[in-house]
Amino acid sequence: MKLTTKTRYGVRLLLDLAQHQDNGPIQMSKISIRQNVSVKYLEQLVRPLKKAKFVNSIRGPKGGHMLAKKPKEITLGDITRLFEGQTELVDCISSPENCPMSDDCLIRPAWKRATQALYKELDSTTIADLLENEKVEH
Amino acid sequence: MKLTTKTRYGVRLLLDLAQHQDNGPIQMSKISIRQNVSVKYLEQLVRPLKKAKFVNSIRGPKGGHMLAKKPKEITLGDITRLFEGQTELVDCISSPENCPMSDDCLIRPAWKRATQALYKELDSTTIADLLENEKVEH
DNA sequence: TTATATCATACTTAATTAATATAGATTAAA
DNA sequence: TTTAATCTATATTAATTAAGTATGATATAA
Repeated sequence: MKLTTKTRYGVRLLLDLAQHQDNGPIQMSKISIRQNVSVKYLEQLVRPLKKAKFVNSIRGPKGGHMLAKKPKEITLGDITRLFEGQTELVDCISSPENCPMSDDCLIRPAWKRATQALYKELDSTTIADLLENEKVEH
Repeated sequence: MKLTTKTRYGVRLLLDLAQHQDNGPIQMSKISIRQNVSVKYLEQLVRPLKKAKFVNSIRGPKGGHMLAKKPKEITLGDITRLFEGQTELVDCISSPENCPMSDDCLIRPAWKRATQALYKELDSTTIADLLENEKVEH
């Protein structure tokens, strides 16, 4: 019942890019220091983010990463679905064939409603929403 | 992001007891067959359920288990909190000291709201609600 | 051409989960 | 008194997943 670090760090990565989006391409080494996550692990996270078109990258010296979408167009639901292997609370919601009882299971619909309640909240929160609470520094 | 089998089977166990509560004490062996879970595993589950006063047991021959509360007084939230080690989506909600950044973390409040949305739904669903959709048999 | 940075797999380690096994002690109906 | 059943507690195993590391290839600005 807890999120993987991939999801948590993935959000941090995108939020970091959003916070520095006016500074040109952001290097992994910078994000690594600010977010306290190894460059190698960040590289693993950015790949799916690129594939899903949340991030663009530029190679070579002075290269780095940038948001490919506006912060308000990226939700926590998007990121969670991208990184969590199974997004439902129980397997039988998306794969009823895995449970012989699922057809007349009295519990399954309840787990489904709970999953939906969770994602309704996650889908309604964007990176832009998170940024709004940022303290203005210096 | 998925529930442990303990939570899932724990709900099944309670639901089974609710379905057969007019038949006197229910033996683990019966539940084991109906729910397709080993007796030994059910024994592991019933211990915390007894401790939390959801279940009463009677020893000896013709002994077994019964609900200690009414089905409408047991929620999925109760059972989930009992069996899931960590009930929050991220550790830092209940243990902010585990993350040096939690004080001014922009993301933490969002994970907290999502967790609350999930449990609001789980807390509003009782064993009695699940029973309502039961098909009348024979 | 050199240094910087991303890109792509593979591998390793650690932790957790799920379940079974073991070895009894206790209780109470028949 | 026998037997059915729960109760207690720990240990073990097997499988899976999560988390992170390692290695090296590729691209490009200077």
